[in-house]
Formats: sequence, C-alpha cells, structure tokens
Amino acid sequence: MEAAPLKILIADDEPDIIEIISFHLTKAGFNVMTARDGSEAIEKAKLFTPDCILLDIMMPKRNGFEVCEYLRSNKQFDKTLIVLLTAMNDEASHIKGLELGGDDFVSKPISPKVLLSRISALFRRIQPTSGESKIINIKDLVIDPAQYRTTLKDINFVLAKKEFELLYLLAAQSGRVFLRNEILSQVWGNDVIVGDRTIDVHVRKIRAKLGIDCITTVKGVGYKFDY
Amino acid sequence: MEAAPLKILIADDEPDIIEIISFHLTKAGFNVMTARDGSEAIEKAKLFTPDCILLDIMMPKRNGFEVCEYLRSNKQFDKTLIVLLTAMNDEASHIKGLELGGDDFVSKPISPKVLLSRISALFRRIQPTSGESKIINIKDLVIDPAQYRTTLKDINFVLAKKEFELLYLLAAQSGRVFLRNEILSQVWGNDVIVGDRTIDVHVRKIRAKLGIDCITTVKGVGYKFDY
DNA sequence: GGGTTTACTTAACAATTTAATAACCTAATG
DNA sequence: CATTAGGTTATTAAATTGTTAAGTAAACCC
Repeated sequence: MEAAPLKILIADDEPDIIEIISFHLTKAGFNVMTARDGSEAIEKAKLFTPDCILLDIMMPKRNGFEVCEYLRSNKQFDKTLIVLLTAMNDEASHIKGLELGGDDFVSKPISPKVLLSRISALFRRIQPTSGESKIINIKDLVIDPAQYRTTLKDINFVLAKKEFELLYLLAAQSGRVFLRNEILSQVWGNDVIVGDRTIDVHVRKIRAKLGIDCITTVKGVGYKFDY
Repeated sequence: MEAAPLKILIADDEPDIIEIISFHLTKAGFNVMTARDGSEAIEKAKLFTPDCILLDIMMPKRNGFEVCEYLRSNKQFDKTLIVLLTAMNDEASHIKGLELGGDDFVSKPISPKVLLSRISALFRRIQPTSGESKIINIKDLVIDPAQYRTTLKDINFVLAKKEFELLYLLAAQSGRVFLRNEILSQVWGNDVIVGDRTIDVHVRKIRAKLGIDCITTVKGVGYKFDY
C-alpha cells in the first residue's frame, strides 16, 4: 500500500530560490508546485490543496503574512502545514509568523537539507500513526513482531502465536479498549468461529507468562493494554 | 472547558538557562519541571510524562541526542514533543536532531519569546490530533470512551459499564436536561424494561465514585450534567 | 511413520462484578 | 403538612470473566 506523494507548494518571487528548493523537494519524493506571488499562492492553494506550503514573507501582491493569515482563516487549510521563509531574521517577524498560524519559520539563507528535514519532522508529527508492523517499546517491555519476540527487562518470554498476536494487537494501541468482536476478527479472522472463552484463556496465559498486569479487563466491554 | 496545564520538562546543565526559560514558560501558564543532565531528564520524563521536553544537546551523563533517541524508541513518549536546544549551529547537528525524532531544533542564544511561540505552534498543531475523538474534557474531568476511562485531576476512577455510559451520555451534552425516558432508551435501549429506580441508583453510584456533584437532579423532569 | 511435544480450543465450574428491584427514608413542592 | 419524586440501602439475580483440566489438531523429531 503506497500513499500518494505529499504535495508541497512553494511561493517565492525569486526564481533561484524556487528552483533550488523545488529540486531538492522533488528529489525527496514530494509533488512540488510553485507560485510567484501571494495571490498566485492562494489561487494554487485552493486549486491543489497542498499538504504543505512554503511562503516567502516578502512577495509581491500579498506578502507571506497576509497569505498565512488568509489560509488560516479558511477551514479548508486547517491541516495544511505552513512554513514561513524569510531573509528578515528579526525576532518580531519570527513571532508574528508563528502567531498568525505558521507551523515553522526558517530564515534565509536556507539550507535545502535543513529545510527538508524540518518539513519531514512536521509531516512526521501530524501523520496519523501508521499501522505498520513496528517494534513496540513500552517502558521495559519490547514486542518485536518481525521476530515474534517479547522481552521484559531484557528477559525473553516465549509466547505462542495467538498469544503474541493478541498481545501485539492490544499493545499497538495501548490504552484503547478492544471489544471482543474486534479481537476475534483481528486475531482469528472473520470466518473462524471460536468462543469467547478462548480469548480469556489466551489473556490469562499472557498475564501468567509475563507476570505483570498489563492487560486490563473492562467488564462487559473488552480488554485493553495498560502498562 | 478548561484543560489541565501542559507539562514541560527542561533539561539543561546551565542553571541560568533553566531559570530564564522556566520563568517564561511558567508565566505563560505551563507546568514546568527541570533536569540537570540526560539521565535525570529520562527519569523525570518517565515519572511525569510531560507533554513537551526541551533538551539541551550538550549535557553530562547523556547528551540530548541520546535522550531524544531513547525517548523516541519508547512508545510511552510517542506524543511527547521534543525540542532540541543547542549552541552548535551546524547543519549536521540540526539534521541529526530532527532525524532522531526531534520536533524542533532551536539554536542558542535562545530568545525566550521565540522559543515560547515555537512551542505554542507545535502544541497548536498536535492539539486536534490528540483531542479530536469523542473525549470529553470538562475542567479537570476527562471522559474517554475509547479507553472507557474516567479521570478526575489525573486520578483514574473505575466506572461500571452502565455507569460510564450514563455519565458519558449526560456529559456529552453538558447542561442539557435528559428526561428519564431518554436516558432509558439511550443507555438501556428501547426493548429493555427497567424501573425508574434503576436510574437513580446508577446516578448515585456515579456521584459516590467521583465524589463530586456533577449530576444535577431536575425534579419531575430528569437529570443534567453540570460541573 | 510412530511417538512426542506444543499450541489451540472447549467445556465446566468458580469467582467476581454488575444490574435491578424492593423497601424504606428524605427532601422538595405547593 | 400532605404528597410525591427522588435518594439510599440491602438483597437478590444475572451477566461476565477467571480458572482449570481435558480433548484435539498440528508440528516436530528421530
């Protein structure tokens, strides 16, 4: 499952800047579009709803502050990241830009690499937690789905397949209550028919093996991981 | 609807820096805690689970990079913002910090105002993510249906299923009066037949467990949530 | 392949938690 | 001050989960 590339709009009146940033962002896999002034930035933003907009502050027609303020007043761009770029490195502009709703403020001269890693950091933060198979690490408990390994305080615990899958499901969304139905369909699949007691028994075995109380029963509802 | 103050942990080995940042953040309404080295930072982070951690890179025991890496490997701190502070303004450190999972990177000399507005921008951005679902947050009372969790002043209260559902129903439309019929059909369903006394008993249990008077009786009409 | 081990499921029962009701008490209302 | 709705408590019933043991199927290993 591959996601569509993230769209980034660059608004700057200096062609050189656009070109160099554009080059680096494209190379990094973003879908890049450009604007040469504030008005064009707003037009293109409406047209393409980019995921992120880089706004130079000093632009013709409408400056970056104005564009930022406009976008922020529009619910359509709630989730759009705004990064302000500027040669003015004064504190007041910096604060003003953030207060108008900017997500980041980068002073020129801009290092493309730094800009890229800042944008990545912002995207990483707002990206909904992807459901990829990843190692779960909660306090001293490590659950590695690639190796089917569970360790607590560096001691390895051998969980059976179903036990492991159940634990992993719950721990992946720690705190959230899983209904028995959800557990059944996630761990056992929708066509397999097993009784409710089966879940209990597996929960019991996990609790017994790990020796810690990490799965909480929510009576009448389901189970949740809580540690 | 007032939320609990956001917790920020400042980790720096220079007392002057701690003091000045601490002063500004406290004044801005944050709940500030401090650490003098990397190990202390990790300890306090585990203890208090702050919403944001400011990490100086050059610290004794464990440097900011190490602390950042450690925190990011631990699911407990998934949602914790990490801001790296440093005197080193080189590009490599900057990128390294962000790649290790830092959310922002601020070079010294730090302007407290700029730092504050950057932190605010970060919080503003993640706020909708964390509080978007159906979590009810009234003053110091939090009711999270996904977790079947009720907390008052950060203390967890265990409500039974019906109690929770009743409380959630009322709190979801705080202030509005619910007729007994409405409550019955929403919480118990239309086909179940239970007496009026049953509602009373559940209301009583909620009031007793939470220890606060958050459900008001409207005699002859019904109940409303009022807190 | 025969024997052994391991994991999974189920059934039966125990333990616990939760829900509902009755009966009585209290407070509000007119 | 009588009436009535709601509060309280205790008791009982019901629902839900925990536990153990045993049966079955699959995997493993000479």
